[in-house]
Amino acid sequence: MQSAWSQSALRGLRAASGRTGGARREVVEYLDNQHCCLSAQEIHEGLRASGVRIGIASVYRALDGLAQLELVQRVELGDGVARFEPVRPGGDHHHHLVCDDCGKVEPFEDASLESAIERVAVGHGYAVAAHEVVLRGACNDCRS
Amino acid sequence: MQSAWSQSALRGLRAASGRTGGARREVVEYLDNQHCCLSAQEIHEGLRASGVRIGIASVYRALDGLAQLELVQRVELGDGVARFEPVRPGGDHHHHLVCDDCGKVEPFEDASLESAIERVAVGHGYAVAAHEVVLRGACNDCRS
DNA sequence: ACGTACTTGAGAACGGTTATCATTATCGAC
DNA sequence: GTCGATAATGATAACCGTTCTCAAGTACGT
Repeated sequence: MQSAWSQSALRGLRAASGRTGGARREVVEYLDNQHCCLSAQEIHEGLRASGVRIGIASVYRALDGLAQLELVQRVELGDGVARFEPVRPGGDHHHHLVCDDCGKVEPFEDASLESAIERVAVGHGYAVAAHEVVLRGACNDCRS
Repeated sequence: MQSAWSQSALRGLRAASGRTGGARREVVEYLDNQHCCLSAQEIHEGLRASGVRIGIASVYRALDGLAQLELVQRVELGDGVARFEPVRPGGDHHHHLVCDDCGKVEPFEDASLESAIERVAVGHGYAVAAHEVVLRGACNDCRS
């Protein structure tokens, strides 16, 4: 079974060069089974653990291509590593809560936050292509 | 003349160890004259250009200490380098618009965005210590 | 099946950040 | 003010995520 997202992802990557390789297919398939952000190295390790022989450079290349097609969102949570997550058309658009103590990452969505952002973008004459909101603090479990 | 911010910054750093060095004083003073975010290397170069002999490690150490005291905010704009800006009590609390084309960084503030964030934090049981909003796209000049 | 050109994977290179360590400077005690 | 303990400093090495390089492999049009 192949989701609509992975189909358009593979189609998009192919359109860019007219060719398809196994590495990109593996990355797309792996991302499709995730619901939140992953680092490039997590993807690499996850694939290797499943017996897929793939180089880290190919993971980055695939993520680069997908990011340019706006099929994945690049997310930076403040620890210096880039994370990536699929952008599904009409799917949940969310941001992240990060716990400084336990490192837990939790997605959230909020309509009024989105409209506030939209208003700011328009007010400043920006054509905003992407936006990111990160809240950092102590989660319900860690605040004592 | 010494601002309230730099006074509390120097006091906070001294309290942590009981001692004060020249390097930290230089970094605090330099930051105090800035209104938006700067990378560690920009601070380093700026100080060296003024004839201050300081090591890059000391810049990072000072910024680390100030960040722990929550006197500077660490900001990541998505290009893989950490930036820092002073947090002045009662001063303007702002976020950033980044132009993907020309690289310009522009601050903005929006009250309804802040209250939306506050609402999300409370709703998820988080004690949010810091938050960051980055809007990326084409600025008024670059969109053609 | 063949040739071309893109993709791939291993490892080198790169750049920002952090750790190490000998030296310097600060501050309290006297 | 001097002395001594100890923290701060600066140069440099180490680290780690990311990007680059290049030879080898592979997909696609013919």
